[in-house]
Amino acid sequence: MATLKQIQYFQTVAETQSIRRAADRLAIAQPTLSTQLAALEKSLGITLFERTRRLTQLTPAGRQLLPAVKQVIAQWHEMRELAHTLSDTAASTHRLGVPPTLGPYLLPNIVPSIHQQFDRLKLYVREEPPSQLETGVVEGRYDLALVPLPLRSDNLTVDVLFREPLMLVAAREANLAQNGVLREQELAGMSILGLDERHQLHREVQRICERTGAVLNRDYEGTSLDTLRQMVVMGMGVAFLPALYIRSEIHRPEELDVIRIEGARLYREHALVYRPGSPVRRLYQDLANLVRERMANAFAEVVTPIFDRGG
Amino acid sequence: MATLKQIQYFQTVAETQSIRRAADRLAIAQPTLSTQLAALEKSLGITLFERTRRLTQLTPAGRQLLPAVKQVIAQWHEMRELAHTLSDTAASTHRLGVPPTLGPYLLPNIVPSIHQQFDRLKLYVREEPPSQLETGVVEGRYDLALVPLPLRSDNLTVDVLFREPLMLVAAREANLAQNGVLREQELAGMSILGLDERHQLHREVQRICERTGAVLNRDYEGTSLDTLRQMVVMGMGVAFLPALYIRSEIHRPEELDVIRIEGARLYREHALVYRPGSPVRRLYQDLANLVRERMANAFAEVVTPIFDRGG
DNA sequence: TTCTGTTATAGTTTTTATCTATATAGAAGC
DNA sequence: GCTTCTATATAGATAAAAACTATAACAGAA
Repeated sequence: MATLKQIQYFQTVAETQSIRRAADRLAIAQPTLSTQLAALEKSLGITLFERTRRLTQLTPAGRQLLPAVKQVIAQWHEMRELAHTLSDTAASTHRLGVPPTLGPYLLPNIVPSIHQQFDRLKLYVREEPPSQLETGVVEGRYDLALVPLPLRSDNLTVDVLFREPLMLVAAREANLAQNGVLREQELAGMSILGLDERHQLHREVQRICERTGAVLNRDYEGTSLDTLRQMVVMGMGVAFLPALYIRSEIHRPEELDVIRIEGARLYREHALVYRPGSPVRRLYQDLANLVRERMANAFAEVVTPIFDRGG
Repeated sequence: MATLKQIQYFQTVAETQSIRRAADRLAIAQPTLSTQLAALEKSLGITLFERTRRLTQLTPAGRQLLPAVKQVIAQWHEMRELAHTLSDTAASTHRLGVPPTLGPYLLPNIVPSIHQQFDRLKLYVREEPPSQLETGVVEGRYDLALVPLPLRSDNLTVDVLFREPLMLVAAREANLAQNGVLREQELAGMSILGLDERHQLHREVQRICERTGAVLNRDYEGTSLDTLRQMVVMGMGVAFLPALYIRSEIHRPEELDVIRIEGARLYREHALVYRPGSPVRRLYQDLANLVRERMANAFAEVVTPIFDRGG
């Protein structure tokens, strides 16, 4: 079938102009080389060499085939070199899925740390709703994903990363809380703005409302955290916004009050998920730890890293 | 060592996303494929696939290696295609050496016929003095050559092609011969212009002079047939020129007389030579026959093809 | 649980690549 | 003209590896 070995033999004989010397250079016996050359010639249907006593040189056809043979060998070497580079598992490009309500506000803070620790690792990042991220990982469209808990599927490895508080945000003029704190009971009856129902955050806020007696206003729903913030600024109501979003995007405190709700378990939890069978799960565990540490070091007052519950 | 087979297996598994289906498509047993994949992964130092019960899909590293693997296979197919084309021996480029006193005047007449009969054969033509052509063929710089007889080396196959008369050429004013014919005896004492001694024709003319009593003028020697002709036109003397040159280059009969010498064996013989071990010697014999036939058909009045004495 | 489908492992057979020894045949030297 | 040297080819044996069959292991679905 014309093997790689055979065409390497071909090249060496062409270079040395001698089966004897080529066999020496290849560290094989001369009859082996003769046999393999004959086999190659037969499988290609070409006489490649003109064998004389003094030397063995290319026929016209062999001479013209040589460049193509060199190409094959060159490509093969290139492939092996690439394989060598990739043999460091952290040297590949991994497809990471992130939800739109987290990715833009988290990744800028952690990607530099990742590149610092894994300098040859590359991330291919895409945003999608969490439910699609989950199926995306299961089906192999992603290698790993950041998703909010709880998960729907149970066949993914889950590395819980951190807990992110949801803060109540109100227009400054509403003057809801003097010291930036409200008690849970004071939420009852309050009209809350939320995202549209395709976002996971919609359901999280819905649950909070049910528990606290607040009313989720479904007349106007935001399509992104930014529009939701604008709605609050314009005095259309109050809203729950994730702490990382607030830290990242709310720079003018004169516009908005950020209020902590006392006593209420108002937060969402994020995890890194991947297929349990992934051969590089160790790398993903390392990445999860890196994120937790980064959160502990630089965002302790914003989020709570969770080191205990590994998936 | 990572064989071609293995990387083909790799590609097929990547495409089918299943070892089972890939084995079917490759018409091999599934365990064979599993084993070969494992061997490839080991030799590359990479885990290429993530095996789950439902499917077998690429790891990030495997995904990035795939294009390089496809390149290798593509190059290999290209090589095999080229080999298939070249398996017709007449589809290669053959290096043909010709002497400067024959090539330019013979080749334009025969190359079209060659391409007509062997439509995929290509010739790479170079001009050199006959002695260098001979060693060039022996040493493999040429595949075949046109050379004048006799040969120096005795380890080449010689296909004699044709006999080419040498004609005496004189300025019209010299008025040497009324009817274009002279007898051999009339050459005695005549001063003959020749080429410089690096040309084979120099020695041929020298021998003729010795036999006929003519005198080879060594004060002025031409460096090519064209300069020799010019010297004759300018009245510097007479010269022997090959019949094919005359037919090809002498268009103005008012300038020069072309004179046949009666009774003298004034000719040179040309042969096609190649190494006896050449695997395509049959093709070269066919080429020799083609030249003889072409000479017989279209140049019978100029040269005499020689069919009998094959090398 | 049981069944089904997929991959991995074990053991065997077949194939093929390689080796050693020797034949063959030009080229060089006596 | 014979011998010697050197290069390649052939024969036969051995070792390596690629293939097969049978079966185990294991997850997901029924």
